[in-house]
Order: sequence, then structure tokens, then C-alpha cells
Amino acid sequence: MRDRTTDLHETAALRLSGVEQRYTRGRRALVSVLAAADAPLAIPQLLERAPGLAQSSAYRNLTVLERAGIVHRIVTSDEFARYELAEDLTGHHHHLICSTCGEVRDFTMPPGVESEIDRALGAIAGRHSFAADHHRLDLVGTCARCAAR
Amino acid sequence: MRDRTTDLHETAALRLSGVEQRYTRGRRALVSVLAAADAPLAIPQLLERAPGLAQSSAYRNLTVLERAGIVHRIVTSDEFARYELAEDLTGHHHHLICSTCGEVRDFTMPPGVESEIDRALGAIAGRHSFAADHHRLDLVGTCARCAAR
DNA sequence: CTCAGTGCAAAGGATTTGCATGCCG
DNA sequence: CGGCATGCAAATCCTTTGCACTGAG
Repeated sequence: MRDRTTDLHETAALRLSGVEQRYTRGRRALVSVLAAADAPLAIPQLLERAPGLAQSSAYRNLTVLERAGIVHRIVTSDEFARYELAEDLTGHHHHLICSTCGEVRDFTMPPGVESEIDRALGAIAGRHSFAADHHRLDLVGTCARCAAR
Repeated sequence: MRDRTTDLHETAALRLSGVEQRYTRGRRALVSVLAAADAPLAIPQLLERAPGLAQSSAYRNLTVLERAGIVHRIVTSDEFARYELAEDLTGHHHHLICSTCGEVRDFTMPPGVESEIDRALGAIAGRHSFAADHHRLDLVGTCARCAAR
């Protein structure tokens, strides 16, 4: 019997080979760190958790991993980008974004609401001749910690 | 009887004075340009349409206008931020974002769906002790023009 | 041996800031 | 007059790139 992490790494290796890329030490480290996190991580956080990885390698590898469809890059509002595993690896979810400290937390919507959103968005896309790839729903506000101050 | 633009400028002046700021020439120009646009504008586009305004002034004024609650800054995924009038001045809406060219178009959801989303998000926020300010729903994909190429 | 991946340092590009000037109140 | 907004240029800061080196096949 295999655990999720093993599967994850195999999937990653497979997708990388699909774009002619190897699954190297640095890339494996990034995927592991992202899999262990429960929220999107910014570069500084990734570097803390992936000791020995150069910043430039992190950026380069994240770009490669994104092209391979393994990670997803998000920009919230604050200064830097955050990365998380692609949704097909983690499940569809959304983000609570604290506009004070920039922190991001994951959450999911009830399936019924989610499918109603999809239906409505499908209609919109058609009306605008827009080839929809995915939607993005965030709740912006103040997290409990920042509110307490 | 007054037109919308007049009201808009009065509202802007009022909100600025609320944060101890004046409604100056440059700020008025920015608000006019944004009011005339039907999609969020990036700095280069704003500068084209507001002749004579220095880039640094644009950035500074947009920051002030944002703090006054008159404009809203959005970040899509590409290199630069875009600005639009605050939602209470334009009405609640969402964005079609083309991941190829970065263009943004506005759209609205059927009221029923919108209120269901709000209800669901309210519950989520409560559960996470999160003080929700607003939500953000974008549809990401490829616009008709980019798909045609 | 070959070539992609890595680390370091330098370059790039959007955004911010310091400072002198000018305009509005 | 006094002080804030403006413009210009220099500084910042995240991100990207050049280049020489290293390790896997």
C-alpha cells in the first residue's frame, strides 16, 4: 500500500518528464515543502523550509513546476507571489486573505454552491466567447490575529 | 438634475476630505479616466490617458485614492497592478482575466447566485473568526482574441 | 564526456521615496 | 506666507538572467 506522498512524487516525476524535465533534488524539496503546508507559501517561507536551496533555484524550479502543472502561482495583493500545489493534486479550494498581514488560509465551499457558481460562470464565459480555465474565489478581510491587535 | 460624473467627483472630494486629503488636479484626472474605462487599468494605460501626469504622482495619488476608498487596486497574475473605481461607486462585479495577454473585463453574476455565495462565505468567515470585508471572484482563461491566434 | 541543474552575483522592472519647486488655499 | 502635491531622479525590492561549476547518465 502506498501513501499519498509517494503518489505525489510519482505524479510530479511523470508530469515533469512530460515537459522534458527531470525531477531533481531541489524540485523534490519544493514539492515536499508545499505538500506539508496547509496554505500557499511565499518564497521566503519556502527557502526557510527548504534549507540549502538558492533563491534563484527556487524561482527557476517553481517556474518549471508551474509549467508542468504541479504547482500554482498566486498573487494576492501584497508584495510577493505565493505558491501551492496544483488543485488537481490537493482538491479545489479557495482562500481567506488577510489584507493586514497578507496571510492566506485555505477553505472549501459546500459542493452545491460550488456547482451553482460553475454553472453561472459557464454561461458568462459563453456569452463573452471566453475559454474558461478555472475560477478563483477569495474572501478578503482581517484574520483573527490581526483583528486582536 | 445632476449627472453621474458630477456626483462621482463630489463623492471623491468628500471621501478625500475624510482622510485629510485634497481633491487635486492629478487626482481628479485619475478618477475621470477610471470612470471612463470599462475595465481596470494598469499604470501605463492610465498615464496614456492622463497626459502630463508623472508616473510617481500616479502611484502616489492612486495610493491616496485607495486609502480614501475611491479606487481599488487589483493584481491579476501579470507584472503590474490595475486600478478601478471602488465597487460602491460602480456596482459589484467580477473579472474575466485572460492569462495570455493579461486583459481584464468586467462581468456580473445573477443576483441569486451572488447572494448564495455571500451566505456561504458568511458561514465560512464565522467558522474561521475571519472579519470578511469583501469577496473576489474571477474567471481565468483565454480571451477570444488570444484564442484566435 | 555531455548537458541540464545549481549557486552566486549582477541585471531587470515595477513601485517607492528624497528633494527641490510650484501651486492652492 | 505655509504646506501639501508634483516631477524628476535615485533608491528599493521582488524576480530574472548570465555564467561558471557540479553531478547524473
